[in-house]
Amino acid sequence: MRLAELSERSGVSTATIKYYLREGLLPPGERVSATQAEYDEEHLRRLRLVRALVQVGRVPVATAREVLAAVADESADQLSRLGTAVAALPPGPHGPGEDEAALLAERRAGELQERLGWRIVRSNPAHVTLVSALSALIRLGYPCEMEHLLPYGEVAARLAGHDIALIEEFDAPTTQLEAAVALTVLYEPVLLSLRRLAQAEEATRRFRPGTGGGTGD
Amino acid sequence: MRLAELSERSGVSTATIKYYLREGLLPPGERVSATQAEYDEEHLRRLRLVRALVQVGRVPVATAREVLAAVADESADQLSRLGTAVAALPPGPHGPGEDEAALLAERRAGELQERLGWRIVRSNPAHVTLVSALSALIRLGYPCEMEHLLPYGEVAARLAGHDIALIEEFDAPTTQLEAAVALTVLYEPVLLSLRRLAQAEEATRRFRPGTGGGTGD
DNA sequence: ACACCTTGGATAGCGTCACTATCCATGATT
DNA sequence: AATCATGGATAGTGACGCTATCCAAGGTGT
Repeated sequence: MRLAELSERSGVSTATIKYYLREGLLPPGERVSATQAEYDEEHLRRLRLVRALVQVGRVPVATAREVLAAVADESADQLSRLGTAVAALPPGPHGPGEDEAALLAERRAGELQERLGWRIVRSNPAHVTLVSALSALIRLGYPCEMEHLLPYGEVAARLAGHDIALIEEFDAPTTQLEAAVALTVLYEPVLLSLRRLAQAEEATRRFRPGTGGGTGD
Repeated sequence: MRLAELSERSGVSTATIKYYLREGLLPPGERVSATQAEYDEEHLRRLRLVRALVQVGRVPVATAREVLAAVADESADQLSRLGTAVAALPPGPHGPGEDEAALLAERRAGELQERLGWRIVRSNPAHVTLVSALSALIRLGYPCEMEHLLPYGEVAARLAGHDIALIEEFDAPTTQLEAAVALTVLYEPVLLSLRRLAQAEEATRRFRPGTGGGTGD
């Protein structure tokens, strides 16, 4: 198929597809003449993935490129590729690093992971994000004690077990890696919105038992 | 204290504080003369909250204004304020709305919430976000079956119960609302990064048992 | 008292990001 | 042969979160 058709079938404008091609998020089409290229179902699949990552998962375009490159990198083993791919995911601007709150947060994060029996990898971006979020909470005066954090950790462990099992159902290695990226990223909004919905439900029950009520607008 | 001191103690530049004042994220200082204003500890607290919401929670500035306005709105009851505040939180760009995937997603979201015994409020932004995330998954060919979604829902319910209990520990109503906002938003990165860490842990265990391994940044 | 400095308010600019609109030459189509 | 579509390059757009520069009024030190 041509660019125009790829655009129609994906619902993404040709201009945007060209942009993704330029940015290396999409492999170039197969050149069929000096001025035309042919795209296939694989391009369509990839385009949909990119779209979902960028729009739903809010992954920056540059990051998506790295993640997808890691997924496709034939030279590395499965686990490294997975690690590189998922590790590249959300940088998240981190505040200033060396104050008291940050140190306490670092310790808390360590204790929590130790308690859960996880390896602590300080270079893991997720670890960095965790520490910076805990720092923010501490600076605001919320304590972040073990008893508050543990439920989150346990729940995360449960979900991760579930996620990995789901990923293992795919057999082709690249498919599996893509699934890992897609499920990691796309289940984030699912999880967050479910938490918000559950909060609304719980709040309604506690504060106004028996009455139906919306959320506002 | 003056602007300069507020800036020093919060680590936020005076230019940025002025910007927040302009945007209504921070109440104006008490005018002590035609050209000077006095700020107090409350301003400092509020500034830190804004900072955490915007930088760590990635809440858009305009949204933060609405949320904080709802928190402070004396005319409404506690629950409406909470609802309005939390509902305003993350809009999230939603893809095109009326295709097959969206309809299926809407049904799935409904089934899930029904199954969990939650009220379904279609106007809730979290519901909209949920549907749009599920649509994306469906479009990518991931099924989103009940068995996959239920664990997420159950986990969300568990966390929400925990969250609300935590919030109830605060007694002043405004403090409580602020805590609700702060904890809702700031525990999101905590939850997400814990999930990523748990995934890394689980993946390492399954794919390379017994070996330590980083994430390869 | 008088020069000097700071303050808060207003306005305009900057850098990033994800697109998007415009051109253009080539080559396909009728 | 005339027309049109295609893909590639380049520049522009709009939103966002600041940031830099002015300015006049007012406080401060000697």
